[in-house]
Amino acid sequence: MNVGEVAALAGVTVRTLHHYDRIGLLSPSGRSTSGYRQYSPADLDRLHQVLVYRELGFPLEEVATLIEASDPAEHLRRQHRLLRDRLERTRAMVAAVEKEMEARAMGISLSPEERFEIFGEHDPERYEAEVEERWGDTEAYAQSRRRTAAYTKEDWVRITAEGEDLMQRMATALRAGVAPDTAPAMDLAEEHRQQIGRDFYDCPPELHAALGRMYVEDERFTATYEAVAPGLAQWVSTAVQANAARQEA
Amino acid sequence: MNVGEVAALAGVTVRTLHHYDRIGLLSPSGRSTSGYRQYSPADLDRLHQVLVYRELGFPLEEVATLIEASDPAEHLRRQHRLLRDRLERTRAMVAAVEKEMEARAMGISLSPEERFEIFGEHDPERYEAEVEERWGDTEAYAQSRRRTAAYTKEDWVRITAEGEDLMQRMATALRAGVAPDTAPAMDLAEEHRQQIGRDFYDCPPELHAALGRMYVEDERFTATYEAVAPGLAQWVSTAVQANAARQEA
DNA sequence: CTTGACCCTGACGCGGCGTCAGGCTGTGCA
DNA sequence: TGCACAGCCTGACGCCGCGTCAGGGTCAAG
Repeated sequence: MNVGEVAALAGVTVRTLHHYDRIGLLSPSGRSTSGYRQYSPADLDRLHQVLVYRELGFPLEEVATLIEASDPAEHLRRQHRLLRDRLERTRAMVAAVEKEMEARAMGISLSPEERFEIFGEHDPERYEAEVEERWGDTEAYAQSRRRTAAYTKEDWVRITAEGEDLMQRMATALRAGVAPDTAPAMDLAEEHRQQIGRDFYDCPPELHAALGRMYVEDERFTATYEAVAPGLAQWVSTAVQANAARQEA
Repeated sequence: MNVGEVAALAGVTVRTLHHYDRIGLLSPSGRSTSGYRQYSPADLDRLHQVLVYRELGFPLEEVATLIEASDPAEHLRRQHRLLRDRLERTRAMVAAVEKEMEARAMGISLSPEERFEIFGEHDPERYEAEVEERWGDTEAYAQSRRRTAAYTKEDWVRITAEGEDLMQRMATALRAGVAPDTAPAMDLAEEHRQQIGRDFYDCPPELHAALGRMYVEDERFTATYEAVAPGLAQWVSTAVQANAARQEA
């Protein structure tokens, strides 16, 4: 097939196909003697993948690695997951608009916080892409999404308060000179693990240890802990890993 | 509020707010003596509108005219409509992926046309914006709203009874093996078109054809028809489009 | 009075194409 | 057989919506 036909079929412009060729995202498998691009069925398959991932907000470069790195079944699973995430998010936005309509009908008006709730802390366009990269396929992630979807505002207040409280007690222990690989520190870590299990997802020691490592590797987490007390990220990380080792034994 | 606070609340970057100020999309209503941007609650309202329309794929320039040109109630209605369109589109994509999964599981593979169906002829990113342009403030929609607003309970009883009756006759035709692109089927379709014209809004063949397409694309409509008789949605859709072609000739 | 977080205004860059320009190719029909 | 006209090619420039420095003021806490 020639570019024009492919473009018409897929609902993109010729220029787009040129672009994908140029950047090596999708190069037609052949050329006619006169230099016309010739697309094979396999090329169409690939184009289809590209378009799905593109619509989901992935930058083209990343689309390339995604496509290169996994088999068809994996694509379908991933796309399914991402699409359902988007579905949920859109549902939430619809609900938000309906809530506001109702509020207006009753003459009350929502606070800015309530209105931005749906946007808060997410980059909406790149949202799916970023989450996907970090957490991908884990069951824990799916579970967390399922559970948190049902949480009310009060649930969130309670949960964040509990988290805050535990973090403060950890900071106190750190300042008191408690070593992170001793029993009291490990107890706090264990409490942390159980909190996660209650509020978000099943968190066996092994997973918890991985989380602990992340606390020092991912600067966003590091920043959160360091903001409470200097050295806390490292302290918590060590305590969590020590506790995981203890639990497994 | 200062930029940083607004940015954090709304989940955007400070740079974005600078940008919106520069292009006049959202200029803070005041400045401190030292030149700091000061955002008022009204500014937050506006920002919220901007973000919703942006997420729906409108270019910023158009967002400005949209916001300028309509009152809050209208925004809510429009956003609601656009979001539900997106919801449906996402549902369709989920369904498409599921269809492909099933096909794979059964060892068959879909044709390129089937796979691109969902993309066909739409620029996915700008989809909502496009729909809005096409259908959004159409006369048909406005007319329907005006007319139905005046209907009494008895009007509704009559109208739904008429609709029911026609649907049943269509189902009968379907079960009798009448092909949807033959004259009897087209006559029923034409009756349908005239019913719409009487009860809701002027419905020239072209618009009716678009409606027909929707009967198979929009699962809410599909479900309504399929509940009466399996295959009816597709049958009606085809009949309506065939009739439209006949009328135009 | 300093320090560190926060704010300002340029200015440049980038991703993902849209949109010419200038020229070759392929084909229906006169 | 020639030509008109659609379709393809390769540059090259432009635009939108910001991200990301750079260079420099501001404000609150200690």
